[in-house]
Order: sequence, then C-alpha cells, then structure tokens
Amino acid sequence: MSSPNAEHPLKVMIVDDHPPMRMGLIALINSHPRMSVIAEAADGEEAFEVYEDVLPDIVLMDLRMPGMGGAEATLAIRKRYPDAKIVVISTYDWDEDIHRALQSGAASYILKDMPIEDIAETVEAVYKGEATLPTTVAKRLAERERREPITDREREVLEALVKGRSNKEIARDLSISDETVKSHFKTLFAKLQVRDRTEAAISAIRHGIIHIDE
Amino acid sequence: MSSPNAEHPLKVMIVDDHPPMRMGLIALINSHPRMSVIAEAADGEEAFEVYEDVLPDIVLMDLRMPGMGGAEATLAIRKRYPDAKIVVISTYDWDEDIHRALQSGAASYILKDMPIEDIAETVEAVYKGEATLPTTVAKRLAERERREPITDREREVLEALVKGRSNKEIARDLSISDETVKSHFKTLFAKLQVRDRTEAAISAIRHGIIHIDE
DNA sequence: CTGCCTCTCACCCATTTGGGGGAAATCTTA
DNA sequence: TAAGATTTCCCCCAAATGGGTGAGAGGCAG
Repeated sequence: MSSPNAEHPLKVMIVDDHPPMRMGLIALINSHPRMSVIAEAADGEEAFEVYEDVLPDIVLMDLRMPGMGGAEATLAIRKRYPDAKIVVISTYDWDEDIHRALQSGAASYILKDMPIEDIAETVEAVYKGEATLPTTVAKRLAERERREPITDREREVLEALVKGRSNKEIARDLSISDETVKSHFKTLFAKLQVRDRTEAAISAIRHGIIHIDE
Repeated sequence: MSSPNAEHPLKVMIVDDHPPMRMGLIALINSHPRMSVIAEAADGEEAFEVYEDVLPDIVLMDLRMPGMGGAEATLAIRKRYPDAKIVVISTYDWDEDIHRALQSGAASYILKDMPIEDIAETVEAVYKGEATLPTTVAKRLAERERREPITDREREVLEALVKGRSNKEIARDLSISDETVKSHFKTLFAKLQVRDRTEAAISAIRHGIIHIDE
C-alpha cells in the first residue's frame, strides 16, 4: 500500500444527515492536499450501502442520525470489513456515546466544535494507524469507567422512566412486579449517584445512556 | 438600494460555533451567484461585534451556542439595528426555540436538515422581505399556541426541577414555601399535560422550555 | 461445582409527591 | 379603579416514591 499523495489522495467518505455540515466536511477534506472525498451518505443505512460500493480508505461518520445511527453503521460496516477505518464525529461528548462508538469499532471520536485542522489531522492520523482521542473525549471516557456499569435490565427501566412511566406502568411493560422495579431504581440511584427518579432521568439523558427525541 | 448581482452580491454573515458547519454554510452561500459571505462569528457576542464592523445585508445565525446564543444575539443586534435581517438556523424544531427566535426578531427559522438549496433560497427570500417559514416549523409554532403559556415563575420552578431539586429545595432556592412549589407544579402538570414531575422535566426539555447542558 | 452477578420478589416504614379544595396579596392593564 | 392574572399560602388526604433488609432462582466463569 503506497502512502497517499497528490496523485493518489486518501479516499474519504462523509456521513452526516445535515446537508450544510456534509458540505463543510467535504470542503474541509478536499482542501487538504492528501485527501479527497469520494462519496457521501445521509444516514447509517446509506452509509453501509455506499461503503460497499466505493470502499473508501476512511469514513468520517456522524453519530446522531435519523434511522440507523453512526454507531450501528460502524458496527455493520466493520462486521463485513473488519479493517474499515471509521472516525466518528459528534456534537456531544457524552460518555455513553463515546463508549458505544468506540465499542462499535470506531478508531476515534472527535467533536464538531474542534478546529477544522484538528479534524483533518485526526482523519489522516487514523489512516496511518495512529490512535488518537482528544483529551476532552478521553477524560469523559475515563469518567465513565469510574461509574458502575448499568445492566441491560436497568437500562430498560431507565428508558421507560424517560418515557414518563410510573413504577406500576414500568412493571406492567416489563412483566415484573413493581417491587422489582423499585429494586432496580434503588441500584440505579446508587450507580448514577442521584436521589430520585427525576434526577435519574436527567442524568441518563446527559450521559447519553438514553436518547431523547426521535 | 439596488438589487444584488454578480458585481454587488448580497453580503452575508455566518454565525455558528462549529467550524465545519461554518465552513459548509460559507461554501453554500458563496456557491450562490448573488450571495457572498463577508464575515463569520463563532458565538453571540462575537456576532454582535462583527455585525457592527461589517454591517452585512443578512445574517445566517445558529441558535444553540456556548455563551450568548442566537436568540440573545438577534435581540441585541436588532435593538441597535432594528432593520437587521437575521435568519436563524437550528438543529431542532422545538417550539419554544422557534418562538424565542422569532420573538427576538429573527425573520425566519430554518433547520439544518433542510437541503442547501432551500437554505440559500430562504436567505435570499428574507432579504427581499418575503417572510418564509418551513411548514414543519410553522406547524410546531402552531402547536405551541395551543399550549397554555407558562409563566416566568413556573419556568423557574421547572428549571430547578431539571437541576434535580426536590420541592423543599426548590422552595428554599426561590424563597417560597414548599406548598407554593406544589401549587406551581399542579398548574404546570395541567399546562404541560403530564402527570408527574419526571414527565414534566422531560417535556420541558423536549419543548425547549428548559435547556439541558452547558 | 462453586462463587459471583443479575434479576426477581417481599415486607416495613418514612418521606415525598400529587389532587381536591380555597383564599389572600400583589401586579398589570384596560 | 376594577377586572384579570400571577404569586403566594393553607388544609386534608391518597398515592407514589425511596430506603433498609433479606432472600430465592438462574446464569456464567473460574
């Protein structure tokens, strides 16, 4: 594999659901001497299809998108192409988002408020196999490690909570007794270091454990 | 005032805290034959300062920014320059955000998931004095009208709630009795059409009444 | 097979929250 | 100034939530 140059630039694919952001990322990459955008997609499914078509050297992928998000798309692509290099770019530095993206096989996680030079640099660095994570992002990830891991069941309870359900309703939804729901909340309060359900809901949203909207 | 043409293009100013988005909006406007970006800013305060310096024909302004947001910046600019034409562009179509932006004097409110052609079109239309609001946005705004207006005090209570405070703590914070807090919640539940405080908190966030983060 | 973890459920009891009234004080504005 | 909205507070009572403790069933890893 020869290193990219003016004749054989690094082939980049852009994935983002916002047209102007897509335009900016394309302009950013194309203005770099050794990189060139060869494809774009507006959501996760399209990203997977287009990836197979064009087989880019690297993907610059948004995280939050309608339908299939960036983490799922990363997982899908790397399942078929384990060497795929994907840089996730997001608005938020929420620890669960970061964790999910990296778990899914993203090589890096960067933020949209970074200077465009840093974004381009990360893309090139990742292509070269240099693992880079911005300090802000790494710090958030470290914070997450310090938090006790939340189990699948607990996540389901949180999800129902954020939908506005009462203990009884959550119990019905999950086919368990409401005493069990209370029990889950007790452990959740401890893990999230909060005192009541409202705080728990907000905390879950702020950490990206549960996604509002859609 | 002569109409913009290739020699005298419409002078546009771009305000957004995300460098790649700024780059995209600039590229978008500059690729239009009758428009040209003459200045940019990364937050509300900078927007005001730069506006005074360059006096653009129109501003394309992001809503959510660290420090002074787009609505406050719009208000500040139009206080000094009542004829300033400002198009707010946002990720979210939350009714309170839309309302605040238009209340602040924005001429239109558009979304970042719109096609770039529509964005450019809106900017030009607004300059010509044609008021345009995307149907999605107009619909959200209409929904808001159907909701009973929330008072300032109630908003403060909601804000404290989203911070995770209990009734007693909210009472202490606002120097009122906790019976009064309960009273405010009673009316809030009715206005937001929810049954408990957790739902109220989520609803307040989803409508953009209270902003999480920062 | 034996811990360890998760999920499940139960009981008790204190506190918090929510729903029904009503009412005085203040502030706005027609 | 009088109507109207807002903010403040009160009472009562029912329902929901939260904290402590304990414990059985099932799964998974060493």
